[in-house]
Amino acid sequence: MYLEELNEAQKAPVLHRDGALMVIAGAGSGKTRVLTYRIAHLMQHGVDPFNILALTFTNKAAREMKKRIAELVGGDEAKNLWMGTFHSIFARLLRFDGDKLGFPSNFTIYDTQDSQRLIASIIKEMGLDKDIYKYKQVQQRISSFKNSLITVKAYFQNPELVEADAMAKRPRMGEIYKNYVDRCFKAGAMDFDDLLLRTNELLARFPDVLMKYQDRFRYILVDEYQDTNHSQYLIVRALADRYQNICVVGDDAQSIYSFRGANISNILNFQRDYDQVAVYRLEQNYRSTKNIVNAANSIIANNKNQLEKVVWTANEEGPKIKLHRSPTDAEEGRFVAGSIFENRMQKQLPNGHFAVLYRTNSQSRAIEDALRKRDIPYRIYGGLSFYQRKEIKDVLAYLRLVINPGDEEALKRVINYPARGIGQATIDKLTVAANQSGLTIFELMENLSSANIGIHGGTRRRLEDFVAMIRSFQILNREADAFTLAEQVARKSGLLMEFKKDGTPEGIARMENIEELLNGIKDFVEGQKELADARGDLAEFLEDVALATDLDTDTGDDDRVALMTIHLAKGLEFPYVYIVGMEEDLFPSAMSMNTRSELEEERRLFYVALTRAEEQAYLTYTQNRYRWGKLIDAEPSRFIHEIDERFLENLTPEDFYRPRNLLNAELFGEVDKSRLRLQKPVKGNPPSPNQPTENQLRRLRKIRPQLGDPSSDGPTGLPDLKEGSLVDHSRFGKGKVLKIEGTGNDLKAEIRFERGEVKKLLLRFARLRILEG
DNA sequence: GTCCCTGCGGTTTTT
DNA sequence: CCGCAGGGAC
Repeated sequence: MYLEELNEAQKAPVLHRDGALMVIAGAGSGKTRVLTYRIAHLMQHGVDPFNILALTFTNKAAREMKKRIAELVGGDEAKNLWMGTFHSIFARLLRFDGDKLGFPSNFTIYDTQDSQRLIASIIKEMGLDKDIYKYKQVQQRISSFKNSLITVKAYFQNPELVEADAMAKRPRMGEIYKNYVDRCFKAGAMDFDDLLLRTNELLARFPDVLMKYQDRFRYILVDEYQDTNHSQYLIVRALADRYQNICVVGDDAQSIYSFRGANISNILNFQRDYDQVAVYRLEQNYRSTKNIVNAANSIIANNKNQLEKVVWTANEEGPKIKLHRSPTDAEEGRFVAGSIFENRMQKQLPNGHFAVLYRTNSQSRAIEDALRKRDIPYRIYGGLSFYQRKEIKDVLAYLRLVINPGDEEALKRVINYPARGIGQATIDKLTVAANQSGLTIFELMENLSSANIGIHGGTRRRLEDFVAMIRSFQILNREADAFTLAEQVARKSGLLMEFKKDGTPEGIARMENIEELLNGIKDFVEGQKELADARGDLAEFLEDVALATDLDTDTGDDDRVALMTIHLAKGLEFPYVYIVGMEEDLFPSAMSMNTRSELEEERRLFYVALTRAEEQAYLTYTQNRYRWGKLIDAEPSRFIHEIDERFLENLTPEDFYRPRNLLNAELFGEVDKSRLRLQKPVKGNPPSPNQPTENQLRRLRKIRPQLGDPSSDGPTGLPDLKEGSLVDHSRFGKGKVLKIEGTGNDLKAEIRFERGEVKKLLLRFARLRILEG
């Protein structure tokens, strides 16, 4: 019986059947277990899975929970559960009922970049000063409006908001907002925030729709409730209003998403929102050692604003948290890599037991370099994910256009890429005409002869060709599966050719990425055949992609060290955790030290980071760090001092003197000299005309990495390679030279890289470093 | 219309 | 340090 796998505290919320309940779950206290068992329990006691809605924070969490439930109650039953992220569940709902709001069922989901490009375009069209109306800031502001459910109408009715923008010298913010919303609507597109905002609108305006979903979702469960924003909060309230069978699980100490509108008061006020709320506390931590749990408690005690709870553990004491200081970030990377290497050897652990966590994505570089040098396999999560790469977004834009030709951002992205003679002037003409006529750009292009907007001759023909190409894809989409279509798109659009013809390793890499995407689509198509509720078409693939996170694509079948931001690590656990960059201005971030609440959120973030560790946590910081290509001084983070010393062990002896300034650091060999040569000239001392500017130098280095690089070999500018040499390539890693051929600029090397692939590289382009030979 | 150069901004975190 | 938008030259 599965109830036996729960402790008393966990059992209570699982057995509590109807009504509102809140579970305050400390880190590592088994809240996922409570959620899954509660759902399983409901199903075993007669609740139809069709009537259960479970909202999770990531798709991965949903998938894993579903799998676990399937093991408990059987796969056929579990299949009918509504389980997923807010965004994916309500996107699905809007595909059904969004037509009532005037959206097509095949609406596009704009990602942040699409939104920003559209806003930039609107600002330009309105003739506004782009230095005052910065498109990113405007986008963020609009996003925060939407998260607070402030519609365009509500904005204009709120004198405070209008006033605030006028004061900030941006009196036309409201107009931009309105234009943005109109343009999205016309394009049949919703941004991330719309998926929630429009759901609210739908439920508010159409009582019959609300009733339908209230009746369907009789039992609602929300994970990570502390990270819901106002918009999400209202959806949950509306849906739960009828049956009030709502269970929220969360931990106020782990609220780390206020920057995207998460409102910690949602969980703090839950008891006021529903009648007779039962509150359960899970305080026993099963994940971490005493040292880690106690250290984490000593940190979070510095926060004033929190729900009362005491996290404790019966686990063993464990080793102390180790603290290490390095002269520079490169050195920090070396320490982490070396430490992982040693721990792995001594204790015979797999790579997957280690994680390196950082505050900002940019910190991954130094860690990566060090791990690569030690031959430690790793995987980076987040950052520039696969689906955000330019070439991938290009292919996807064509596919989006096939599904929804109104998708303006997709159209603008690819109408002249690869170049086909359609320039900015033409696109501007089309945009203006589209704004005036109420037609989409694509519709206009379909009727160019009657449109009379001053596009003639060759340009008109090229536009017509483009329309014809998209149409041919649409026809293909009706007959063939998503993979066949995508393959045709990659070929016939000329994208594959575009990358093939440049022949540089970068171009080759892009081609390979497109191939990888095609493989992904193939997998998707195959996989769809097994799933009951799947539509299995291209539109669904695009939706998955739009809402996928990097974490979701992790198959977890290869054994690698995990590198990710702390935000991304929430909900995960690892035996060994390295928290790097424990420095003032970095963690806590310089942007978050203005108010107490911001600082408290940083502190919660640190709490999250530390509580990911099961057995051993390391904290590292540096004395100097490269930021924007410049070496800057760093101070240890205040958070280090907030940990009770009893739980800390300093690995950097006090008398272990390391020079703080650059000159000494250089003497000690801590600094990569090639970086020094490219230091930006001091202000007021511009480079003389004969000297290349830094920018020019950079470009030269791109083509000929040897230039200005003291480690390069000889005046020929080409590395002195022999057959059998061991080399390190910036992208492909280590490899062995099999063959050298050609002369001069055509000098090529055939290299077998570690991963087994053999590549022929033009030495003129290849960024190679000779390791041996 | 295309190509190439320059200057600027970004590094807080994400669906 | 990097990528990208915008401007100037052809």
